[in-house]
Amino acid sequence: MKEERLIRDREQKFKEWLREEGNPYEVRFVRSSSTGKIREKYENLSCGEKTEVKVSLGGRIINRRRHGKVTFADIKDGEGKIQLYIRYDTLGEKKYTLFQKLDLGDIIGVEGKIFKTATGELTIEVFSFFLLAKSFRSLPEKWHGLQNVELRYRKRYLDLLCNSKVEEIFIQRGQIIKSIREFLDKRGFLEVETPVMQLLPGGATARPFRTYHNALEREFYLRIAPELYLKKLIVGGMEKVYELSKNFRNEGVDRFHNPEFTMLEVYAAYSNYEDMMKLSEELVSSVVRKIKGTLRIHYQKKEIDFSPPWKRITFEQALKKIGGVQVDYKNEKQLKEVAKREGLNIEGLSRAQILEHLLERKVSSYLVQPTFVFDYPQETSPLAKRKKDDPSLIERFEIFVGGEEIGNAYSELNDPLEQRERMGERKDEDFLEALEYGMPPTGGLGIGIDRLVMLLTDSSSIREVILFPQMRAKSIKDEN
RNA sequence: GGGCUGUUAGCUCAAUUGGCAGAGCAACGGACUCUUAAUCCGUAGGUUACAGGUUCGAUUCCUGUACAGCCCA
Repeated sequence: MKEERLIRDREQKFKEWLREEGNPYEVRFVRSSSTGKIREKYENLSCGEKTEVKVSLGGRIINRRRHGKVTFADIKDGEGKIQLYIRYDTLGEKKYTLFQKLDLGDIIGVEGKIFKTATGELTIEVFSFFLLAKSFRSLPEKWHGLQNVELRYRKRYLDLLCNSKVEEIFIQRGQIIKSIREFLDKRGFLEVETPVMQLLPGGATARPFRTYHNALEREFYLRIAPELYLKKLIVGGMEKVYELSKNFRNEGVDRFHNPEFTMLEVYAAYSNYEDMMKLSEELVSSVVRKIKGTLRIHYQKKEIDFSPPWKRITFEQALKKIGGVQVDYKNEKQLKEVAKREGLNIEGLSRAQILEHLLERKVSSYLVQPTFVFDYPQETSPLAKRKKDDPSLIERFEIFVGGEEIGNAYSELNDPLEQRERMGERKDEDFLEALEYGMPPTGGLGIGIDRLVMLLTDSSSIREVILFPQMRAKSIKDEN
């Protein structure tokens, strides 16, 4: 049936309801219970057992079975669903007929007595009910639900209503973030908030989003990372800080990338990247244990064991032993030849970018178990401290799990002179000035929260773990 | 950015080789006082994503566009 007609039918019913029962949106309805509480307390009634316990609860009608002068309906609230039993005998003709005018999807409040049917279903025998919100559109099909992936993302509320696994993912996401905070708070880290709107986008290499501040009459960037601000806090004497928030990168969208994504960054003064490895192991394994109850999980049919200590391998060894790439990466000419041979499009890429591409392409998919790849070539980050015994390398590591990178860390470069030089054209004077006041040796760590949630919820796409993933706008014509 | 696949009723899906576009759920009307994917009888609902092309005839073949999914870069 034409959608407009379905809506018009319901609008018609709503008008009748207004006339007979008044405006549902003005009804104040107080719940005395919920489906979860009722189940918890009364699930073990025996079949056919009736109680005199009166409850009021609210929910959305999701299913209905009409049998002439008796109707069963299921309502769903935030905790689950429960069956309603509506009798002509109990309600009388007027109210019983009124109940029949309700539609699937309507949100109602009911009052009734708890009992268990002969077939063993915990049920509320309704003696009064109120419409609280009309549903003018019909819900997706009750059995198959909403399958269309595009619609699931665009109309996540429908996805949540019909696909129970979806809510589970976001419950877990919330728990993961909460347990990260608990872990860091317990260790004396302070959660802080730094600017999302920045004059210079720093702390990573990525194209930023631009925006404009009218009163200040100037352009700003949405941050690609909070790093430089957090290090200013270290300069200011806040020795252990973290920020858990959105970053924005104006780049491609795929299974692992959403333009806005959630990142954890942690900084600890008087520590270095080895301390950060230990912290990463402890943080992630503690979160995994808390959420999954075990350190061995399954991700995309692979078993992953988060038990520390995790594997460690240098960048060079990883390329050589795992990726089978024999290259002296200080030799740019040779590097480019190898990269081309491996089928990489290296046009316009710096040596550092080629190296990182090689790692991603040839190595990462083999790193299923949690692994630290460490001691990166110096060019791969201007913000990391050089290794004392080999200045061509930096004290940096990345964390790989399930074949994907989920974290990045280093000993922060705190020599302002070297930092000025290494930043090159992308100098941030404000940040350099801060460093010039002196920053203690510091370890910094970033963990991609969305990727971590993917691992722990066995999701193959980042869009499954972001409530409203970014989608291309549909054309105006289609909207109407 | 490239390749492949998809888009049919509000939702979930069909449609031999190019030959009248169909079902289930939801909706509407009717029967039914312990059902639970209720059942039974009946009714209505379509610009087959959009724009072109080939053809007597296109959901089907071709081209382009939009959106999506997967793979690659």
